[in-house]
Amino acid sequence: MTGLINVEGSENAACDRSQAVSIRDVARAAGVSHQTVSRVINDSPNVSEGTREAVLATISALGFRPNRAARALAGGPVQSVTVLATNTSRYGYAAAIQGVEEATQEIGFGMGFRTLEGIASEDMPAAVEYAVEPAGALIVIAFDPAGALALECAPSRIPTAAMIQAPPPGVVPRQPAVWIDEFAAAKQATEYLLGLGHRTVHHLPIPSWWGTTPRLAGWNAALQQAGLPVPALLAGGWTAEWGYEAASALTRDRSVTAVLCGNDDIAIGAMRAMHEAGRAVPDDVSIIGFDDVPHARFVCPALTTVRQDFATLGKACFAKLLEGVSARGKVIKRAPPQAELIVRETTGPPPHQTGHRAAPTARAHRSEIDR
Amino acid sequence: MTGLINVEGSENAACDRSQAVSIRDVARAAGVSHQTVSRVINDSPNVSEGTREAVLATISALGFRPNRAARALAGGPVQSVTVLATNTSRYGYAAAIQGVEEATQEIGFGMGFRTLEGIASEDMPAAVEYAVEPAGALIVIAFDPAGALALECAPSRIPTAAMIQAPPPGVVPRQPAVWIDEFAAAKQATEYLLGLGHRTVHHLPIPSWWGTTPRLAGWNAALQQAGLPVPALLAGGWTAEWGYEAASALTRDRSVTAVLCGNDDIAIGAMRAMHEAGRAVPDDVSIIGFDDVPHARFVCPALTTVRQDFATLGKACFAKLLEGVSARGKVIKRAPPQAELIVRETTGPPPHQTGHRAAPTARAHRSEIDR
DNA sequence: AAGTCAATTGTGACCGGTCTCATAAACGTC
DNA sequence: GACGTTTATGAGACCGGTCACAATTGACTT
Repeated sequence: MTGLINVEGSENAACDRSQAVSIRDVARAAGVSHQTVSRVINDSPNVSEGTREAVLATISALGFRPNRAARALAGGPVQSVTVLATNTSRYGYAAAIQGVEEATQEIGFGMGFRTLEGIASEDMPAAVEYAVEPAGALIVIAFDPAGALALECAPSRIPTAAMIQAPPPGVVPRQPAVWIDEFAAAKQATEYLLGLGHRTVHHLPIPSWWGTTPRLAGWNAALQQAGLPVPALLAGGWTAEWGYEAASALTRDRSVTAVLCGNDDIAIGAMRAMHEAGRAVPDDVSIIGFDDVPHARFVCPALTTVRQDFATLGKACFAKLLEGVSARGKVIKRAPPQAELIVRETTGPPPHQTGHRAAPTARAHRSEIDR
Repeated sequence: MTGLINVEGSENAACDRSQAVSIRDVARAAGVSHQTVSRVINDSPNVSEGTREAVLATISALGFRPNRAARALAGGPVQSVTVLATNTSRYGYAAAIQGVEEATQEIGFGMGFRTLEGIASEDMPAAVEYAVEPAGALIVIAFDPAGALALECAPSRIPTAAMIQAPPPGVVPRQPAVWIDEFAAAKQATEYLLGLGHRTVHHLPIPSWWGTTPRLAGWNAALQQAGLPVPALLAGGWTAEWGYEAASALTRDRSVTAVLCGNDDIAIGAMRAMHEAGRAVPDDVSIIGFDDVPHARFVCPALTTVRQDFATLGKACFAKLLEGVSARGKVIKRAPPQAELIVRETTGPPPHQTGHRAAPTARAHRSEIDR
């Protein structure tokens, strides 16, 4: 089928790579020394008002832009961040990256990006080292084991901040880090299901490397607090495919009437598995996801889930990074966001139960009337 | 609720920013001149085998890593790419970014990233200029108007390549570019629906700025070839929300029995709209998406869609960029991927039609028996 | 044996910023 | 009015690579 060929694009133009205007050009035009120009662009206090204005005028007249490479080389202030993550296309990662990007853009930082996929543990230190620009800073998205390892490998030379899964109480991360406290939200989601009358709640976790995740811990806590036994767990995964397979194993067990999923992809896979097994959602089994991906409210039935604001988390992480760095200019502090239960259509009372129990105990959750 | 506070991370360590080993350190240790070391790391042909090996040995013994900033400053070969895109979290973009990243990693390029969101048209040239590192190259994801504008603004000084929507026949893009030829796939998808017996096929497009998109054109061509009138079009959107709203307008029209959507998010929104309007998919109306996002096969009913391999497209784009750049080392050529119809569960014959027409004419499509 | 040429290696300037330190001017203070 | 102190400015080295060019070496001509 020859309809599928691509015409070549035009050839690359000359790409003359001509020189932009430098600090010395500005100095000459303004009648000052190059050092004075340097002082102006770095907001050094010891420049007279008149000189500063003159230089600033010349800078904008000539369209001068400081050369980031030269600045890094000369030992100037940190001007760029490299983001390390295992994956670009998973929603939480992508949104977090975008948050960091927006934050860097606001204060004129450069942003680099590097993927962790396929790097052997023993190569990780070198890979991390090599990923970050000289005199640059580092942000690690450490939601998963590979990210956590990369974070471990970050040399103390490099200013580093990370987005992590919430550490167990008492554990203080070695690096500056931010996280969304999902424990309370996971607990709340579990209690919500229990409040609907479910005898127990199963969990399909995302992978963990501390033996637990806040989502898992919140679920666990709610169950224990209700005096219920904690169902066995699988190893954890990220994808809809994994969720599908994990849930398929659960479909045969009629005592499974409520499943809290580690993320929305897993939830969608689980819904599929239930559907194929002839178990209706939410009539036979309730499902709750995690993240609130943009399409969560459009799937049928619309997914009840725990909303997380990863973009804001990314911004908070960048702000945290800046705290430990001698960056020029003001640091915008930003608190990490909180997780929030959004009730939609995949949750309801368990089957074979005509006499309704009391209304759900959880109260803070948000019901979706919007749209 | 005080359960939701985040403990501060530990303070940033000293971050001594100590000096790594330089080219002159290596030279001294190996008993050669710094220039010879430079030749070795750049694979210059005029170095004797013995010297090269000695230097290489010293390099790995000392753990030397060339300083990217210094190299860029000194006018060395292009070593880094900046990717410009409107969005990180939309699937096609995220996957394309990941493809570029993997390709850059393979040959040791740095990769930067910049978002286009919220940049006014008049600021675009400056923003593009500022985004790319000095002596760096540029990749623009120009699937949408903002991206296309950014591509227009790329100065010819900067080596540039782009991922674009396929240009209309005869139009040759001004910059080196790659694209997935979706025309044939869109036409095939439309013909497939027609072959199932639908009287016409409606289309919910993604935004276009050339007045058309290949997806739209393929749909158009199939309709015209079948001698059918072409239904009116809406302006186009990207999100499930837009798809939901656009499709809601269609639900009242009983002649709408098949909808080709510009992407999977739109399709999911459209499915929701149909569901709420009481129109069953695929019994009352058939729906086809575009992209094959990872969860497409897990939604209920599983989405028939046109698969696109954006990661490979990203790699192809990087390869294309390298063609026009004096990069050291070999260029891995890579052909842009093709689009492919994946038939799942959202398509079927139109309602009120007992006597089946002949089997679908489209033959190349792939039916999903996998899993 | 002297001359030519290519292959290999070394020398020093340079990229565009920053740093350190020296100098000049303005400002009290006694 | 001489002196110390602060403030404003300039001169030059330097970061770690590259580039252009010169110098050395050895093989090959003639």
